[in-house]
Amino acid sequence: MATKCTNCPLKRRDLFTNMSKDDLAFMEKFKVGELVIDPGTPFLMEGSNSPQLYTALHGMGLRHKTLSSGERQVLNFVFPGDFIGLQAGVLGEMGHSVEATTRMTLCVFDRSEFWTFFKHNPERAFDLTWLAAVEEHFLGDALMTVGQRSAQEATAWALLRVYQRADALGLAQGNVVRFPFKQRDLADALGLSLVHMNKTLRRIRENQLATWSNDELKILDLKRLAEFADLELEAPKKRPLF
Amino acid sequence: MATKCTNCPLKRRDLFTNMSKDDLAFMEKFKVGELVIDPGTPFLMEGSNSPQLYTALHGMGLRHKTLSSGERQVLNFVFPGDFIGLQAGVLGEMGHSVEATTRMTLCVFDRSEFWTFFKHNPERAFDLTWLAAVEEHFLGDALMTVGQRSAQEATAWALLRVYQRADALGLAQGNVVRFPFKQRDLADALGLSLVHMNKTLRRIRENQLATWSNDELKILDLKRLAEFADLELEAPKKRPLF
DNA sequence: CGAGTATTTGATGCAGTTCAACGCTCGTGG
DNA sequence: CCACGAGCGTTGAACTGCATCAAATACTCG
Repeated sequence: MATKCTNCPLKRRDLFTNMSKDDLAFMEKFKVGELVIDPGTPFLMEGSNSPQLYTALHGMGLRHKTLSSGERQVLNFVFPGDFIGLQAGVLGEMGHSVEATTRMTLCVFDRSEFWTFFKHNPERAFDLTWLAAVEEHFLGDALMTVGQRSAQEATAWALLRVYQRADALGLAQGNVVRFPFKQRDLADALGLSLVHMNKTLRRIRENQLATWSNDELKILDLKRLAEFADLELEAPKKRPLF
Repeated sequence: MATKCTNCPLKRRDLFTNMSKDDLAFMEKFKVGELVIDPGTPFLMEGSNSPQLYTALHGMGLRHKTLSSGERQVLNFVFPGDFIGLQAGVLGEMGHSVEATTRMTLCVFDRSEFWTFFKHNPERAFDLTWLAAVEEHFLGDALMTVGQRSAQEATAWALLRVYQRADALGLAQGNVVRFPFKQRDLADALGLSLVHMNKTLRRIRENQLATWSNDELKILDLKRLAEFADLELEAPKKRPLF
């Protein structure tokens, strides 16, 4: 049997806002099960109208969309605690695909119950909108990065964001976080060719800013990396969990 | 005195879903006035915590953010009916700035009342989330464009999107729509230099795909333009008005 | 008419792409 | 236990789409 929300492993993470007992009970009714998927498996498809929505409990994944010519754009990386499928829930159609890159376990909700949130639990409805707004905020940043920053700046920005997100989740061990992706994934996220991604990572390594190999990202000089990326270091804000 | 929602000029546009009498009355209490601003005036600033939220009634504008180095990324163009300030309303801080490019009139709401939506009017709360999801969807598209499409494809994509949006609003006169922006604006939206934007527009003109001058965008060959942009032509979906 | 802003065009340079090849690590099967 | 191939990372060389530089031509408005 799936874990109850009361015992949700994410609930203990400092990053997330606390949920009232009532809300927890409410969420439990909403949860229909847990899903474990293997690396490389897509579980939401662009254009699909999925009956299920998810919250990532363990593991990592990525959101992407593909041009008919085959070019892939990675929109974002999926971390534990991320809510997946908002577009399907609200618009009835996903604008991008989502797939697991590590083994993942997902908390599964039923889309048909979506509306009851808004009807019966305004706090939770607000939280959903909050999450949508955060995603919009992030995509704006990403767009600015791909549009205006150089390959090195963009890469520095991306590595830093990854570190910050993982750190906020309590997943960092000192200056090291797990980042189980391929150079191809990051290249597709930043609109760079694989070859140039590789060369850019080398320069960042040579500049003693950060290293990334064997799925491990190590930040060597946070401050210089941040300056370089033109990114301000700020304390992570608490976010609601779904 | 400002127009009542009952007489809102946008309400008559086919694009928007109909609002019940009750909802209209509800919105009227929420509305605190109308604001008319001159071209070139910014009215929401990145990082600010605006006490006001807006819906564009007339005119056009753009959302953008700026790197400390001065590079500007245009995130989106603002059309009549667009809701502006969701991030301020939900997150308490805007992730981008918004400014008028033509004279605009805005319907003004009070942010402090925001929460009452979720509490007392779940339909309207859902609509808000719907809008947030649509924005997320669009930004994903834009990111893919800037990241993966060539300058010509990206430009074709952008011109087509602009035409589609204006057409859906009933603002098109045949194959012509008003598009009161500078080449610099579109360049900053697509991550291109001004010079290259100009040269790209020339090629699109020479290929008899579209022309854009004097704030007027004319689509010459919709089908070929769409193929070229790798964009599917689809009927616009009705959207809620705020 | 003159000053400021926007568009246009040509020339030159470079950041990033594309092509090609090699090495490393692992899992698989003989 | 080794041979083999597939996937990923790495590196060099050649090429090009787009940026940058520079300057001329319209357009707008006091």
